Amino acid sequence: MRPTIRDVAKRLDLSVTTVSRAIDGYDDVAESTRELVLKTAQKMGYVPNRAARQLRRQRTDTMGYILPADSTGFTDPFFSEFIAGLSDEAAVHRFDLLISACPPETPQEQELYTRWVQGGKVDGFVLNRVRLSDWRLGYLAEQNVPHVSLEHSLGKLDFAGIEVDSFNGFLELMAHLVSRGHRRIAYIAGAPYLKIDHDRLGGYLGGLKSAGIVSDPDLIVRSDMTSEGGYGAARGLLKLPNRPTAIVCINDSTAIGAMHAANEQGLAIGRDLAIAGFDGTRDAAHTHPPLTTLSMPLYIVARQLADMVHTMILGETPKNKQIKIRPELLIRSSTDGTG
Amino acid sequence: MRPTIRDVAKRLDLSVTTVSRAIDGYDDVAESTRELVLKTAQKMGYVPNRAARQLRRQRTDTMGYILPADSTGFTDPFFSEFIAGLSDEAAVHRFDLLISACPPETPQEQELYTRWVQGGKVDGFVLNRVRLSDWRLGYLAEQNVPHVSLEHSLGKLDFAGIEVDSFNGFLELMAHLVSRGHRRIAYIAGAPYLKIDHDRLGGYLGGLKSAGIVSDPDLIVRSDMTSEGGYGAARGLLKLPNRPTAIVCINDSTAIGAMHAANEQGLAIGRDLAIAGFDGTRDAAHTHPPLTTLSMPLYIVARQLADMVHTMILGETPKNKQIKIRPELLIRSSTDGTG
DNA sequence: TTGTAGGCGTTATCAA
DNA sequence: TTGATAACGCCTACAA
Repeated sequence: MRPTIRDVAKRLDLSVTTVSRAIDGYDDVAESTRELVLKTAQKMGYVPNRAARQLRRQRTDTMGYILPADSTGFTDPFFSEFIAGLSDEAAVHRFDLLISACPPETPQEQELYTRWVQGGKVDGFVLNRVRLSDWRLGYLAEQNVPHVSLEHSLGKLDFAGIEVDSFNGFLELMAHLVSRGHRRIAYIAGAPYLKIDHDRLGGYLGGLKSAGIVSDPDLIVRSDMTSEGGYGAARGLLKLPNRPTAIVCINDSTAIGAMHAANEQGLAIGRDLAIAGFDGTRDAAHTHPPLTTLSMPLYIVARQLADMVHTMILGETPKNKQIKIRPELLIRSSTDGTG
Repeated sequence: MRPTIRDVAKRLDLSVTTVSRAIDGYDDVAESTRELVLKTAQKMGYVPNRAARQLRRQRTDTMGYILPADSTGFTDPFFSEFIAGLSDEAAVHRFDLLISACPPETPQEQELYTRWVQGGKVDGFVLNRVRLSDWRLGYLAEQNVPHVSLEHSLGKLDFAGIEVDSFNGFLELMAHLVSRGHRRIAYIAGAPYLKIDHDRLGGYLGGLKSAGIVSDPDLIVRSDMTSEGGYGAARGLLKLPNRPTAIVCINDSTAIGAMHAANEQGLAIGRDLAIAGFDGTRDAAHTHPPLTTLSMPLYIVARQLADMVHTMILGETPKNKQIKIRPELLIRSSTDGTG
């Protein structure tokens, strides 16, 4: 049996109180006592039992993140980089990160959140892929559970989190394509209920409008934000009698799938067909040719989010509750004719 | 405050015992009572508090996996697919998966394992990237913590887990390359303390020997199993005055990096230079050209591991404690001249 | 500066 | 079939 605080106390002929306070760093413990306690605890291999501490403190020192996709989503570099950031920042605060994956807008999703919240599994949540109307935001607010999100629902004014200015980013990307002479530009979208889809589609349409191009419904297709989805969607687009000369994608994974489809058709990406993504994942730099994308510092964003939720868990208010960042347009050869 | 079991009991004028037993599915509760309890609990939004349950049961219903890499390792598809499998199988048993990342063979790694074990954060562990001599295996065994591993240390006979026959896999791959006329075959290895490195290097050398080729130390380089590492290592190899005509890599990520380097040099992969990997990650099928690799069913392997450790956590013995699988050689165009 | 004691929410033992 | 009660290991008023 692992040693408990009692064992340590008994060994030193001290009370459990003193041991507890010595370990937690209270200053009403004699320095000599503290040293002794710490050394003995170390020697005995004592580590406070988490369950007991949680029960007593009503805190778990754990933050939760539920990946809004089925488990294959783990392979998407977007989520990987996001999780890496969360994990690192959690570790800084000696928090653990509890992770699961669950398809969005399903009963299982509700059950999972409920179980973690009601069962006190985590102290707070980080969310992303926020929906235009997102029950999670309402539920967590109502349950008084600290949470931050990447993106936020429409009309929700008091959210805490980070928002990426997808709309203006896409506007800039569209201007770039138009300036390269493209008129038939397709868009591979995601699920229509997603906030980012709404914004990016808006930017796409806005970009067409600014250029005086009438949008063609055939050139807007929906997919699932995976590379497989992007592959399928692009195949469809490239079969069109009057195929697009450029494809903008809701994210990098979709774009990578689209590149695959274009390669397959023998099209020279960047010359015969321009392709662009969004996110600036590491993979996007290693494609062949490198992918033009709207880059955001995903890893850092994730760290910031984890830091924010940690602050909120401690009952404090983060300095900046709402951060808006502008993605950076990285023009690479996938849209830049030299091929 | 969330309702406790007491609230439910009070509401129904029952004892907490009965409520507890009704919910846990004991059969010494009247069917009518159980139904009533279940319905009321549901209505009140009662979910058992995990910390209390853990404290009492001395179990967390959580399995742990510490990714043996710094957090950027999250982006490696190997780990992603592995985590996906663990996560799914854990969910089947209503277990949670606690994840962190930590560079191998560091003090932090020891601290992290210790914290999770001693603090009772998890009931068991899944390990991979096992070292030839691995303190984790010794520590967990000594602490009596259920654990399973992908690969196992040299000479450890009583391990539970799955082992991939890297040695024979590589032998087969080498025979394939030799049959295609390759004589100068390079190997990009990983860290020498890894079990898989030991086995795959063995297979590589064995393959050379069978073909009567004297191994050239210049053609064996070490890297870190990432695509960046593979890229750098391959650049080195391709600068050699007498460069290799084939490169086998310890894993797919390394191979993908190597492909990048070859592309950069304008080499036609599959014709001018053969490249092969190991793992059979999904990405390996989507490279350009598709990558020859030794494939193992990583997702399924991960699920099996999670299932095994779950069984062990329940105090039972898995049917097959030690499973050995043979990777399948998938010959694709990266080693198959047609280009 | 240190010690005593009660309780966090469950489950398990034992008795009714 | 149900109920009273004692832990699980820790933290924290409050007392000394």
